Amino acid sequence: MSKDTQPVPFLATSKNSQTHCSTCSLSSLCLPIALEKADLDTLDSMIKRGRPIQKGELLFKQGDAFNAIFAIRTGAIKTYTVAASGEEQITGFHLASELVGLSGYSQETYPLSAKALETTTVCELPLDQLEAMCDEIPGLRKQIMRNMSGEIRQDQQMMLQLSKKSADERMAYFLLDLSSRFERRGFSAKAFRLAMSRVDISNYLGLAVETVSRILTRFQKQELIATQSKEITLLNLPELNALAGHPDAQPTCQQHPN
Amino acid sequence: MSKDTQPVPFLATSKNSQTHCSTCSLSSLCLPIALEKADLDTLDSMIKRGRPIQKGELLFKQGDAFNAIFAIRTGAIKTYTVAASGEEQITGFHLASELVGLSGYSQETYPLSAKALETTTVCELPLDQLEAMCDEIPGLRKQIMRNMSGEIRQDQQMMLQLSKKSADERMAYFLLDLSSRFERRGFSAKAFRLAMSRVDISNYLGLAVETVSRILTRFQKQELIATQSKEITLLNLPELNALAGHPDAQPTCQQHPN
DNA sequence: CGTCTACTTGACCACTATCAACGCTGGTGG
DNA sequence: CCACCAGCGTTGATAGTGGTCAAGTAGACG
Repeated sequence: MSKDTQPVPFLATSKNSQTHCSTCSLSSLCLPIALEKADLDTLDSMIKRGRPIQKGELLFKQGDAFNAIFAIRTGAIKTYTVAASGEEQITGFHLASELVGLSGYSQETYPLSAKALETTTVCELPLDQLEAMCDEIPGLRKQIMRNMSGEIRQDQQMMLQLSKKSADERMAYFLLDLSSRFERRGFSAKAFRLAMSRVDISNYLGLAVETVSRILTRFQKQELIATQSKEITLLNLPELNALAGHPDAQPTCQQHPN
Repeated sequence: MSKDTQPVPFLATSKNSQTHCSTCSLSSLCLPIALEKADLDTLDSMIKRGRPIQKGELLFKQGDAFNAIFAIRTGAIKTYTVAASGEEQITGFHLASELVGLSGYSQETYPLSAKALETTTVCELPLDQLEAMCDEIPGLRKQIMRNMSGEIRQDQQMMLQLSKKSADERMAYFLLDLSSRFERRGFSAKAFRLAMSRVDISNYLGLAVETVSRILTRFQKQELIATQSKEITLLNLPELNALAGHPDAQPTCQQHPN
């Protein structure tokens, strides 16, 4: 309780010189539109950059008044819905440069909660100011709509995964999805750290924790991956792609020759 | 083949006097915003109302150039994505007054296909004109964004269903979802016709056809529903709600007393 | 050093997919 | 008029994937 209210140093903002959109290395990812310098400054002035959010803290809660969307600067966020029965369903993991909260647009309140998986810094875009700005910058609203429809596409991809794929396929898909997202941000596609717990992964993929654990160990035995707690290395991308059902990536033989 | 190209009478448009937004009984559902009479006329003039789409015909196909969104006037549509592996996943069933094609916004092409489940009439909203009109009518774009974010919410609900619920629960959820949507349109919430086949239902719910069939017959034995091929009647809404995980609707005892 | 949580591993079994056969219905052609 | 067929739906038998339960291990932290 008290640790929520204790003052927190502006860690990221002080260490990080990217406190302006114009200098932010993520700007090409978060809202990749060609903005005039003046527009960029307007956008910039509107953004609230609060203190970092600690692991486990909520960015917003299902039912909260919808009054801002967020762009993640550093860290990672999970979003999840809570059913009437109390079950939680993680609907997505969000990495740096991604927008969170767009689904709030349909109503006055957020239809899901967002929780930090690790210490996270965000750019808060207050809704009223964003609205006003959208009226001035023609491309901006369209860009936001693109983001929304991109999220629809992604969710529908996930529906396919959940309803048609085996546990192995889902796992491979999950790892490769993360991989490509890290790569897009300039990180290694083959080695990264899982910000989320096994429980989170299992929840997201619609599996039991035990199943996730078993699959990861089996993948290791098959030399598809290597893990050391949360650090993960993808050793055999073609095979993983084949598992995930990507026929374009040439699957090597089931038994790779030595 | 040839039946696709043969001339089709303008069935619905000729029989149906609602050829204008201002007289359309669905207008309050499809884009429920307060529009000036003049704006309504502008919107109206932009809409292309083509010939009815026959059962099995495509409204648009995954990969087609994204150049319009559609509002369903009469009939029903299923939308589905095709994975690289060829598997199809039905992502939604769309009834009269609902918008289809919004997920195209994120790119130049539709990320899914839309097929008529029965003879269907639609209002086509060409994208370029819609865009132009959005710049003039402030509320319109917001309304479309609401629709999009509503679809996100819906898809995320579906993710929860697919990953956390048993076959019975999914079935109950599906029936109740349809029920409430019919009710919203002024039809009976208790008796309606399933426009989709059992195969479609099973695909949508991530189940085998046999499972769907078995559950429906069991629901009948339990006197939860009555079916006659595609006609369906919900006999015990409280119990169905309980099954679907709606704790608010009082579940009667598991065995209802005689 | 003890406690807590996260993760792993094993044994068992339930849910639901799969395979197979059959019934029903509507359309087609003899 | 009836035989035939195709598509859709139902029902039964069987088996497999992945969930559940239970116990144990490993890290993190006070």
